[in-house]
Amino acid sequence: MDSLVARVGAVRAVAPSAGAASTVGHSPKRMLFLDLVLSVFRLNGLLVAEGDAMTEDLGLTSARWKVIGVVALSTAGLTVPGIARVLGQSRQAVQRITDVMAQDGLITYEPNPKHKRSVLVLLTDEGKSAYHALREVQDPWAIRNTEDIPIEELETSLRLVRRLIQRLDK
Amino acid sequence: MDSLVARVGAVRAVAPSAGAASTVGHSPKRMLFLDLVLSVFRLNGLLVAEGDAMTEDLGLTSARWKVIGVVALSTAGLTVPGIARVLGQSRQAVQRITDVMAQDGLITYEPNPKHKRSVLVLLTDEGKSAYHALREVQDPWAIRNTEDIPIEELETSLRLVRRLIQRLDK
DNA sequence: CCGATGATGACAGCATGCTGACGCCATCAA
DNA sequence: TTGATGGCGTCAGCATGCTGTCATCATCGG
Repeated sequence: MDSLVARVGAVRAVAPSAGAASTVGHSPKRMLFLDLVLSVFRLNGLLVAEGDAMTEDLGLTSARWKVIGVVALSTAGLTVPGIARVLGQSRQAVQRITDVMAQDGLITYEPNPKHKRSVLVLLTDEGKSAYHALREVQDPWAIRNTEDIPIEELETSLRLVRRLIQRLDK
Repeated sequence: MDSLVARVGAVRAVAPSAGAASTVGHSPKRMLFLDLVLSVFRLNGLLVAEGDAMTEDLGLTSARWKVIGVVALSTAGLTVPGIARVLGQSRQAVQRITDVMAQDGLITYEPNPKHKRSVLVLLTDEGKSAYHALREVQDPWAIRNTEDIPIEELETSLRLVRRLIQRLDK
């Protein structure tokens, strides 16, 4: 109903001309999977945009609340490469974000008793209140988007996504 | 087992110190949904990386095979903003990619009988062979990643993802 | 004790996405 | 016919991700 083929068709109705899509050679399962992959791309973009819009009043961005969320879940702080490992991003990308967030007073770098060079990232009071403000918009949003979705579907989808992650990550 | 909380815990085992994660106040459904969102972020990054690695021999990148895939599914070409609408991206971003792809000989711009200024994007012979080469690595990859997954799970997950897309897109 | 290995910080370069702004052109309604 | 509206190309600026490279520091095995 909203597959890639359907979307091309929909656009084609607006745009110049028409024609049959060549989907020959695709088994149903392959089409399902490829459609799921493209839908994940699409959903990812929409989620980032939604998250940015939802938190721009808080002075946050998608990259920032990802970091804040991870740091908030740890009680004793995480190293920058540690955050990167949790998020599955490069440590350089995280380092750049945290450097700016430290300048903005959302986080602080504290000495790491376990490692001389790699400091710990902790939330400042401002960072904690940002996290709480984040929760205050994020939780109702999560409720809004799941109230009409059976919990079984959420579990099935999450399990599938995790299985794919596990497979691709190694 | 691979939730955000679990990942933080796993890293914490390697990193400095430990502590209980504060997940108080989250209903199971909310946690499921937020975990799904974070997992989608993660999966998106892995899929892009996987796609890049899979197609780098073909001189493609994730941004390019997205465009090629969309154009290949249309028989009479699409306009640049049309491609952008299908992919859910800005027309400027697509324009930049197509300009380089045109320089590289993968696509051509053809006059659009329906619109004087907005030309049509078509695959060149080189672009078509790139698409076929793409299919030759993409199809086995899709099979590999779905052979042990029930088709019902794929359908359920795709339906959920599409529902979220539809909700966020309006 | 010392050298190999690995993790980290810092910097550079690059790819890709977004928004904003400007001007051109097509379309439609008054 | 004419003015408003909207789609489109184009340029600029910016945010965010990646990889590569080099020096530094921690850790571990010989």
